[in-house]
Amino acid sequence: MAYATIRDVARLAGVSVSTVSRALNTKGRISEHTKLVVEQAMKELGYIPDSRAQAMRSSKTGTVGLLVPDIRNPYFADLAYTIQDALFGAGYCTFIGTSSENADQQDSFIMSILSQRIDGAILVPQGGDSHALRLLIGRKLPLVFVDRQVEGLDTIPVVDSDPIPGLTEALEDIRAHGCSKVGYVSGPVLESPTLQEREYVFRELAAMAFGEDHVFVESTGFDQSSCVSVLRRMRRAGVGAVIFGYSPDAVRAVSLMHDNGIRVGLDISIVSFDDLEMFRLTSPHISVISQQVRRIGAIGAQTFLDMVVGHGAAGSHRVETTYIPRESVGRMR
Amino acid sequence: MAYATIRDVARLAGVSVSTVSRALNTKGRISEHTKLVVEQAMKELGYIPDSRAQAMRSSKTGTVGLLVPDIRNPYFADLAYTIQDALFGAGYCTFIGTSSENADQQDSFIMSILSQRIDGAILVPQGGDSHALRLLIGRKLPLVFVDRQVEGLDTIPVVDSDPIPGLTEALEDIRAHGCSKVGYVSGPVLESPTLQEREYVFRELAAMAFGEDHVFVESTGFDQSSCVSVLRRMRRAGVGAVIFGYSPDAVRAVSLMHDNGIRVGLDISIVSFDDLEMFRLTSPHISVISQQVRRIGAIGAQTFLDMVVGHGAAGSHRVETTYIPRESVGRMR
DNA sequence: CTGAAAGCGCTTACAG
DNA sequence: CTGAAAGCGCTTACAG
Repeated sequence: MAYATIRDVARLAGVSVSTVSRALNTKGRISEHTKLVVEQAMKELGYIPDSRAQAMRSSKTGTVGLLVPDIRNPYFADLAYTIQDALFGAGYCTFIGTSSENADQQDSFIMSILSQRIDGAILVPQGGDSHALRLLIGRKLPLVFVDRQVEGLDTIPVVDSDPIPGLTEALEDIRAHGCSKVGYVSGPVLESPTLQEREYVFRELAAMAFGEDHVFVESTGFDQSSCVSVLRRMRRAGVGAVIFGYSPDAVRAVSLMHDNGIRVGLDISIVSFDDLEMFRLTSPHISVISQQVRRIGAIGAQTFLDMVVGHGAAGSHRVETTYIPRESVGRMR
Repeated sequence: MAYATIRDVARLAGVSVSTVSRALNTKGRISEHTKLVVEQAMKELGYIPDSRAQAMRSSKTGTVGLLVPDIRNPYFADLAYTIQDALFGAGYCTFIGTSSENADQQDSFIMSILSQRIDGAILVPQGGDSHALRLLIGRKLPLVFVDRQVEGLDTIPVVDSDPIPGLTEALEDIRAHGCSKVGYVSGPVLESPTLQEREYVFRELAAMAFGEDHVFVESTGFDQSSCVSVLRRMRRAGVGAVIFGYSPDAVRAVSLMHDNGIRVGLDISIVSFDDLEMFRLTSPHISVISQQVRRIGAIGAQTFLDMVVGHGAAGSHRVETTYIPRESVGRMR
């Protein structure tokens, strides 16, 4: 079944194509009466304007691309939802894509939205610089990085979180519970400058509070199995509390500890980044360093909208992390 | 910065526009040499074909719309991921949209993809019949419903799960643990025929196994607060085990029980639909009725692809639910 | 207030 | 193997 075209509408309404177009866009002079006639004809034909044709002429597509690494990660799901919602409110249609923590798939998404001639993009960038990224930037479209930044691409505004406040408070809480050695599991740092920064900040802060010899850091990569051995090693070294920089690691660790009879909050204290719902389901509930993902999303969307109006000028923004103490940080036996 | 057009490429390569087009699509006769020359010109200009223009001429957009109620629900996140992945493998670009469990927003998404002239859609439909849905169906595009169906729209293939096997096994497990009265919390049934069916099947099965007088059913809607009072009432009635038809309810309930000192698996047994990661994080772990969401997603995508080739002909498919027993079902004190 | 014409960036027969 | 021309469905000046 073929779509009705503007021509069909014009014919049925007994007017010219231009008149139909004017009725469609309620702009230009048009009489009330003809407008009504045209709208009637549209209804009768079930006319749906071809937005591709519209966009091609008017060079405004009303769509923006949004890329997240993995929609199954609740943090990114929340982020995507918030952004889509905010942009929808501003009249934009958001296309969500997934990079699977993979630079190639990111690039393929970028090429796809570029060839779609979208009005702009919001990205959680993957890894470092890339060809497609350069192309996107060269386009000078409104572009915002969220959650992560890319080294060397300093002209793009980035909205992310400042790890210092949350980490500071978490370390204080741990210390207040009588713990003298603290560990940090940093996740796949190679993929993400954000994770690198967190680790760096942790090292600085923890060394100041606990002394360099009492600070242990390990990264896990994407390998599930390594998690157990890392924790085992830390406990053997006398570490009483572990902070997870990457929440999927914490999820895995909590599950493993349960299965291995290690009691959270009693045998070891746990803090994780990201205020995920599931951390309120465990017993004990897990203390978290919240990135305030809703705020990041809202500010990210707003920054994007500012760029649309301001033609490119917009600044970066850091949202403070906050610490939410719960029972997973306890006094060791 | 304006995009380079096919004209620009033709000029630089010293050939005609048609020749560039042929090089682009590697179809029609074209000499190796000129093809190389053209490709060189494309590279030099950073040419990215306008897929809107391409689609308008060739009436194949290579994109499909995917609508889920709420991407923050891990079940739908998983579903969306699986589908997007499968379609990507088949050369399709998937646009994910969110209906927020809201028929209006669903309709607005449908209108948007329709005006985008996408090749087809996969929907987790919202509520009942609607104008936009009719329009979409009238288009005779490949269309698949996933997870839910719409009453009266029986021509559309639907891929969902069969609640019987999982519920049967769950009830057996509960019975084997010496429980004599069983409850069911059915979630926002009004929004979803799937939830209605689950409730219905539960009633039948439970009445057979426990006797009609020992079966208690309540629905919660989207209201958080009602959850507590529902559980309280059921416990007072002597209910030893509760099955949740809608996993977000179970998540809330587990969290509330924890806060109110009700011990899962000891004071009350719990089973929830959907094999979510978080149900393996709680202690005790929650027994679940899995819908095998990955399979649903894979089959949904495959059904869609079949429709693309077969021009409309494709059947519905039910995936069996399976029961995964864990410690949340225990012997009551 | 309304219509005829040009053109957005492509693809597709049709000639050559 | 290659090019000139028509046309996909719209919008936008330009006349009237």
